[in-house]
Amino acid sequence: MTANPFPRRAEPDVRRQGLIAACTRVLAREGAAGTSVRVIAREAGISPGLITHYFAGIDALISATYDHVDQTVAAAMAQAVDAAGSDPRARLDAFVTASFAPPIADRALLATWIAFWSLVTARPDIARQHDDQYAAYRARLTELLAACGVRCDHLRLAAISVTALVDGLWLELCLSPGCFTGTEAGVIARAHIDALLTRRA
Amino acid sequence: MTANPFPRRAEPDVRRQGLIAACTRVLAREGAAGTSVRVIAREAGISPGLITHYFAGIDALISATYDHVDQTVAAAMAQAVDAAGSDPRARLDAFVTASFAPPIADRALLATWIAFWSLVTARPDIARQHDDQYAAYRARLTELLAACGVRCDHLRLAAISVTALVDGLWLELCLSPGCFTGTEAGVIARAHIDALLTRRA
DNA sequence: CAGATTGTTGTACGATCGTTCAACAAGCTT
DNA sequence: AAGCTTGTTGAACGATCGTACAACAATCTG
Repeated sequence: MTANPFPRRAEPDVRRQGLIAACTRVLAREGAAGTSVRVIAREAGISPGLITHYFAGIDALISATYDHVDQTVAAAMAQAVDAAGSDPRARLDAFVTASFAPPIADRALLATWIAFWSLVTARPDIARQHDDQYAAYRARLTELLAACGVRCDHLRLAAISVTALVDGLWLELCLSPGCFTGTEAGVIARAHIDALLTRRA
Repeated sequence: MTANPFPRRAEPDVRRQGLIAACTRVLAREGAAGTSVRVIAREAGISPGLITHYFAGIDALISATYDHVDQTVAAAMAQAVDAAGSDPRARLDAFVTASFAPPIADRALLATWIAFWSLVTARPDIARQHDDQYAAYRARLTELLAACGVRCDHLRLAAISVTALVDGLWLELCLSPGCFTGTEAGVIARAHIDALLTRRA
């Protein structure tokens, strides 16, 4: 009855997703330095050789993991924005507030990001992947800001500004969780947006 | 004439500084992943075994490098602040503006920071070092903000806010230099401080 | 029930990792 | 000048890295 012609031991996509999930867990638990083929394979409950079979190499797996995490984040943000209704300001607030709560504010996510940043310096292709993903992030934020009535000629710097503030807060929140709370981060970000919007009016 | 009783091949402090400088250069050029004992030793023009002689291990060298870079940054910032004169607002502006110009906004610095962040997850002692250095950074910023008249009960969140914004801008400026300029980052940061100060008055 | 096909295993390989240590060399003391 | 102290070397070690590949097992075809 199944349409798949080769449903052997495990569906290829299921394996790939399983490997990505295992890679994410290892990245979170061991950090970028402790993430190796053997550790990931043990975490996924498979043989080390199978990783090379499904991915071109360990770098390709980490790249795919980054891509998957990025998509997960984007989806969670989009859902938070949609759940906020139709009021532009409420949607913008939901976007930044979601950044400081699970599953976004999470050490596992930070570990994945750091593992990637550490590759940006040496590998141009990964630098490009970072540029693309960040541009997409800013584009989504730009839409939300435009809907709130930010003037066109202020839009670019406004998006850069909010992105930087949210990122800085998110980074510190993950690195030093005891310093301030996610709620306080939300208060700071919304106050910054208040100032942005009133300056325009 | 020299007071040092054992000025053999090279002064111990000179060697240590040389190793730290070599480690900084390798970190910037190769990234955290490509930084090894042998590469650092070749960069410093010495034998691999000497590193273990001067530092407890490669981790201790990286830790010392982080510490040195942090002190260099703090010194550069302090100099920029002092050069701004005695006006509190001018001193605060100088602090944030210096963050987006050489030698602060530099890929080498970013690589060092990332190398350290990647160790925070797995090693509690390095997590503590990060917490301490960030607390010191916020303390210096808190002083500057207090001198500008920020109310006591707003001081903590104000410092966290400015720190996060400056860090976020600095991070993106180093990771994707083509996205916006250091001058634009300065404009954004000073506008944010404007909003902070006028809200208080 | 063969035979073909393919997911999966586990070992083996070469490279590189951080660290150790016996031997050497350079400077100080006597 | 001889002897001692100590910075420095470079080879060697065991561990671990990413990858390749022959053998095995499980499924599908006919």
